[in-house]
Amino acid sequence: MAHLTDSEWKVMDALWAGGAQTLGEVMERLCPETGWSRTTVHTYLTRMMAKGLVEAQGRAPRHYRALLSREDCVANEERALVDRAYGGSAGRLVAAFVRSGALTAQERQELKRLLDEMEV
Amino acid sequence: MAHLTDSEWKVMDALWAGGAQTLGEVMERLCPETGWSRTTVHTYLTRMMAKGLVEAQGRAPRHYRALLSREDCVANEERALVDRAYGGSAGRLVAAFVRSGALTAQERQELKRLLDEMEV
DNA sequence: AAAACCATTCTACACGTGTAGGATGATTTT
DNA sequence: AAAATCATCCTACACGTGTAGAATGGTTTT
Repeated sequence: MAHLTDSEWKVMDALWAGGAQTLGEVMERLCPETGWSRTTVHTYLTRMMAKGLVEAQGRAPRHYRALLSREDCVANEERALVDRAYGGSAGRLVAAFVRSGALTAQERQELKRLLDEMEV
Repeated sequence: MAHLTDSEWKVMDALWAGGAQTLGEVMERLCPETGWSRTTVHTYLTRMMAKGLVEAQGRAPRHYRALLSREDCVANEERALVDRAYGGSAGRLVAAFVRSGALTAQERQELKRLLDEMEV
């Protein structure tokens, strides 16, 4: 699976947030944030259909929906990052994050608890 | 800072691996893996100079070097991922990785130890 | 059914990226 | 210094992406 562009993420986010939707509904979610014109949104949807990211159903006002789950797309990005930056080791990525101080004390507490649970 | 493309990552990796290098040296690191022609590598270096990613020093056979550290580039990707997928919370990303089972039991052990040390 | 509105299609254009050939300039080797 | 080699520059082209106008087709409302 190839990377999504920033714009494609925005479109997918709108689709994930609302399930199968018409163009107008997608626009309601998307355009306040992006300011894109109707045709721009439509162009993205069309191109993303050609890539197998999106599908349209029905005839008249078609309903567009995402063909990939958010989880899959996120996992894909994660894999790319882990491969690129941590030689494929998720453990190293996690350790780097924790060491970097990006977690609050509370998050570290919760993480410890989570790890304790998992030892069972 | 904008995202690096896959190709740009490969070039940067070669530069990070060898410090300031001539085109030939960059090619030695890069081309066995990529199969790129000399001009292709040169084009990347030139375009990356225009973007402020790379700098060339000296006159005759110039020496190219990365202007961004690997750490900065990795941090940039990490931030993008955390923002996109975890609402900006690194804690959530880490928790998701741990829960997903992407870490070995040993890595989880080490992580716990790391967290213990950090509580001090 | 006319008007108004929404959706879809077609077309377009500038800029970025992947990829490299040919020409020319610099350096090293014989 | 000629030859061989390496480096740099210029040019090129196809495809992707960001962005959207104009035209046309469908649906709803009056």
